[in-house]
Amino acid sequence: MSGPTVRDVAEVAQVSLATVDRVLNNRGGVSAKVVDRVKAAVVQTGYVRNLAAANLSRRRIYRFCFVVPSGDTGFVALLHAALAQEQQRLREEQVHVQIVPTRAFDVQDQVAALRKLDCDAVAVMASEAPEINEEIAALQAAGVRVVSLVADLPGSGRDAYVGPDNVVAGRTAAEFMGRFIKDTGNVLMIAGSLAARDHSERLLGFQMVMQERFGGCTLLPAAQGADDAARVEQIVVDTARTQPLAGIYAIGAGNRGLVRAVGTLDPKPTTIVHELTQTSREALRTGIFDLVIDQDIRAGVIAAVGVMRDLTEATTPPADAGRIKLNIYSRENIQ
Amino acid sequence: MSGPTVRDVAEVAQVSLATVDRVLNNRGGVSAKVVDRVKAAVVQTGYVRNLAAANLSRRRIYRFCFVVPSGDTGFVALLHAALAQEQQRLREEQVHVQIVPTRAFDVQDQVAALRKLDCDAVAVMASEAPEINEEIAALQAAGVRVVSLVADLPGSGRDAYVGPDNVVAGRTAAEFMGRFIKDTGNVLMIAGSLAARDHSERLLGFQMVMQERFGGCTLLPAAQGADDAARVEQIVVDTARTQPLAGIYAIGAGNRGLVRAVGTLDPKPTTIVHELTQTSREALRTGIFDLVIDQDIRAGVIAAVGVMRDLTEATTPPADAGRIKLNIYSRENIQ
DNA sequence: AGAATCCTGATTGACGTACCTCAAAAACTC
DNA sequence: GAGTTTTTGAGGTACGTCAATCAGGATTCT
Repeated sequence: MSGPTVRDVAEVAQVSLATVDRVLNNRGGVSAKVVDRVKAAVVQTGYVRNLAAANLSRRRIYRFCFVVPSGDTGFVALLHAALAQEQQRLREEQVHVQIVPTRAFDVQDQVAALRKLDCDAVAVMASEAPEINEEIAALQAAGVRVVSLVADLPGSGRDAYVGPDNVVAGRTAAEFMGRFIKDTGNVLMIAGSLAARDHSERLLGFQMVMQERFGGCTLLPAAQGADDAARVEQIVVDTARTQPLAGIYAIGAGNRGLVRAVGTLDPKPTTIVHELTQTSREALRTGIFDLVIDQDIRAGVIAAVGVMRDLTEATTPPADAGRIKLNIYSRENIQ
Repeated sequence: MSGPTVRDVAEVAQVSLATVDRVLNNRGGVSAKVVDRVKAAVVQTGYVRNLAAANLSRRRIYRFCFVVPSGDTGFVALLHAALAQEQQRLREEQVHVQIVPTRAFDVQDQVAALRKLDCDAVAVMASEAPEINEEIAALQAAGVRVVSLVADLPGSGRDAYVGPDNVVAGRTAAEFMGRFIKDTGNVLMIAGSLAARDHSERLLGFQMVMQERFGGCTLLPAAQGADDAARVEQIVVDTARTQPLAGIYAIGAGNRGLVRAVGTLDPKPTTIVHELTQTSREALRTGIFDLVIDQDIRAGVIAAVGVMRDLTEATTPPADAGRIKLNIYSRENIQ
């Protein structure tokens, strides 16, 4: 009725159940000859592991931490929501997720958070700073696997990065910006902080494509809005006073301020932002924003957990496991 | 560890395991009072049956069929590939997937395929036809749950639809078409067959938005290319001979022909197509296509299996379970 | 030769649910 | 109150895998 089991494999391979188990879960301690015989028997019988039974039986509990900036609006709020939601589901797969909120841009706070951890692996979303890199190295030395989330920390020697390709994100923004504004006019770029790797990479990608393919536009010097709505609003208002704006590319958070500022401008500049939040969704609908480039947070969390599990099991995760897709939203396909 | 078990329910309800079992699987022979107490305990403890363990115990194997058009290029080829790949993985979860290829546009062949089925649930990708609707009704009468895939069959009374919102797909295409061509010029729309629900819905959505918001464009009468490269090529060449083309919206398959035809036109019309295949990916890269609206096939297959499982278990699947996201690809974010 | 190491077999107890039996208790009937 | 029926309890086995232990045999080293 149901397919072949380990018993069938054992019988065909002429070995005991214990040996089949050792081979299947490569626990070692089996001679090469017998390993081959068992593997041949697996092929011959067409055995496939029964995942339900495996999970039922497995009693290993994974302890993972997510160290991410706190915040009750925008992207980080969605991230916390997604984490809380997955937490539920993951319980049933023996994965215990602890969420450690930190203060954004506060390196000392983030270092302190990392130091207190007690878990098998950790996913970190943080800006680049030598202190953080050191702390990550210390964690790894203590046997904790480290994954950078959303923003990469290439200098830290983290085991993996889970998030979108932010250079591609910036390039994509430029592609649509150039087409929408017909390759002419001033374009304002507003990042949160250039110390945040995701922001600097997006900026890089955006500038590359604008220069390569949309030479008719003028790129204004990149502004830094600290992911703060008031600051972002001020930047837009101040810039628009001195020169007409054809386009605005908002690389980080603070979109509420952007909505306020853009709403007052006439003609309205083409506005492209990141992350589909309540604010940006609404602004898309009303026509204040023209495009939103989003990363699927839920997919990111799930991917991060998967990669962390692979890393703690010492099985190398598939090469593209950490790559999160970019979703492009216009007013017609908001979900 | 993981959630509450039947044991917890029994304890809270002050009854034995056997009684909880009788209530949960309504085997009868339990007084109304006790039934209520057990049900209350289920709610109170938040008990959810562990499907894996249940299936393990009852040795249940799901048998699902996918009835989809055959084809060795384009979307259907990717669909078959995705199915074959998932087949492997699903075996581990005791889900046996059988793939039944049919001849596209051949209603009799599709009816014959449906009639031969022996399984718990079936996912069908087909055009609208009364014969097919009848066959689906017959399947349902025989206890087989039916899901429409990619293209809906609303007249058939299918249990669920799994696929993108194709009206939204068309609307999104129009949004970008209107912006890219600066709201002026002739736009050619090429469907495969208007009997295919996905095509007619996309066309509808596209026309709606073009008329509402991009009145400067002229929509040429919709052509039907039968998803055939040669036919599509011919349509484009013929149309372009008599009038200049600002944009082309290809709703169905046959993109190889589109590439050939568009490549010869000068100025090149803005071209928006569906489904990220080898052909469209390459055309995006070389600049022949400007935008590809894609549905994630893998996600679709996974969603279909999930919905089919829910249906066979007689648990209503979540409302949005069958909705597949649309992905928008430009030359900068092809993956 | 004896000791240490390595390989393998045999066995056992979870995991959460389904399904079955047997008997005791409780609720009815007349 | 004796007999009948209905309801409930207690207990077991099975599903397929994981994980662990213990013991015996083979191999290698000294």
